[in-house]
Amino acid sequence: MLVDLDYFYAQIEERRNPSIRDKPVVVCVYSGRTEDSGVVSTANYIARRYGVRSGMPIVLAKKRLKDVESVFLPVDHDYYREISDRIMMILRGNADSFEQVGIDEAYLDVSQRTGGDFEKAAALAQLVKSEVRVQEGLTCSIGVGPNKVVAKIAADIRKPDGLTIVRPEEVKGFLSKLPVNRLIGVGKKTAERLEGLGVRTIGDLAGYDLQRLIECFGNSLGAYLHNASNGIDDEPVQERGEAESISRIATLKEDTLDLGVTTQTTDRLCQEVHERLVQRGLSFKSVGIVAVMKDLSIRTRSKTFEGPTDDLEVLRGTVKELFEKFLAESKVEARRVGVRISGLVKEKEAQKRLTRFF
DNA sequence: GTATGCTTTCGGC
DNA sequence: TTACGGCCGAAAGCATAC
Repeated sequence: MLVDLDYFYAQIEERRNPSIRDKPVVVCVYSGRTEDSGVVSTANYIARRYGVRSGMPIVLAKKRLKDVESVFLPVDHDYYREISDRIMMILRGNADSFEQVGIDEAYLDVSQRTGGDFEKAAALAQLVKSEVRVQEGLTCSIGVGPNKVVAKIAADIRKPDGLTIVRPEEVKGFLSKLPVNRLIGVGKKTAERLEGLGVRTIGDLAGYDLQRLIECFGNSLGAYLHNASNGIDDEPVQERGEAESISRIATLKEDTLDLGVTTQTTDRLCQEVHERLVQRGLSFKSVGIVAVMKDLSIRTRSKTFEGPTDDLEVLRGTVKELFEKFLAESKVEARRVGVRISGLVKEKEAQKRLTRFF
């Protein structure tokens, strides 16, 4: 089953201050550039009725809500993380195996403890919803199905506070009428390309020739589209380890092509990334930079070392070098700049021995 | 031909 | 009319090694 916590950030804010429950609540990421620059992270369902959506500029959300008393709040990520961690413990306790996806979603494999009986699984889903509601005062929506793809789509059918069960014999009928964009991995771009092939629903996709799909979308996505649309998915529910990369990005006060200006910001970002690296006792092998340009296009550059290091000055220096090269050849100004490290390894001791040797 | 590793882009939340 | 975050993993595309 897939458990999805409803409009998570905004619901937490409603719980923290119940007096806002009957108003539109919009949780925002303020970029700090101007008073209201930034985007909507999550909105409650009242705000959604006015057309407010995740990823929408805050200014636009305010426009949609100009005639109604509403509440705009900044994200409080550490607080949401605490609550998420507690809820994930509850969920984990109800699963044979468990896989958290993001801060507000998790897959629970319950086939062992239910013996594959969907009636038992439905009862377990009700129990999970009630535990989350009683212990944390929050609602969630759950989808139950024979695999992850079906469970995920099922969870989206009825929300908030929904529960949708799709038994194996119901899968085909359940999927066939839904639009292709309900499948994970099918965003705007893939949906448009499919539309061009005359494929609008998952049923259309299920009946489409596999070889043609592979020609159009490559081996991986082609095979996935074919299998998923037919309700076939063997992906195991698997515990996810720690993140494989650490990154920070920030919006500049003004768009620029000046290395001195970007370095002021990236030096700080390097320090924060490095702090998280040290906390986890790791070293990194690759350094990447990302720039979001004035026109919102995204550019990245990266460099990989021969061996791992945990040196902040190496990180700062590499980031500066990468930006120096990048900015020199760039025509548009940068709006946001970021730093990412990857190739993370637990190799502090081995590395120290090596550097001493040379 | 196949495996592996690196750089960049895409897209989910 | 425009407006615009901050993460993360997956995979495409390419080069090189075997």
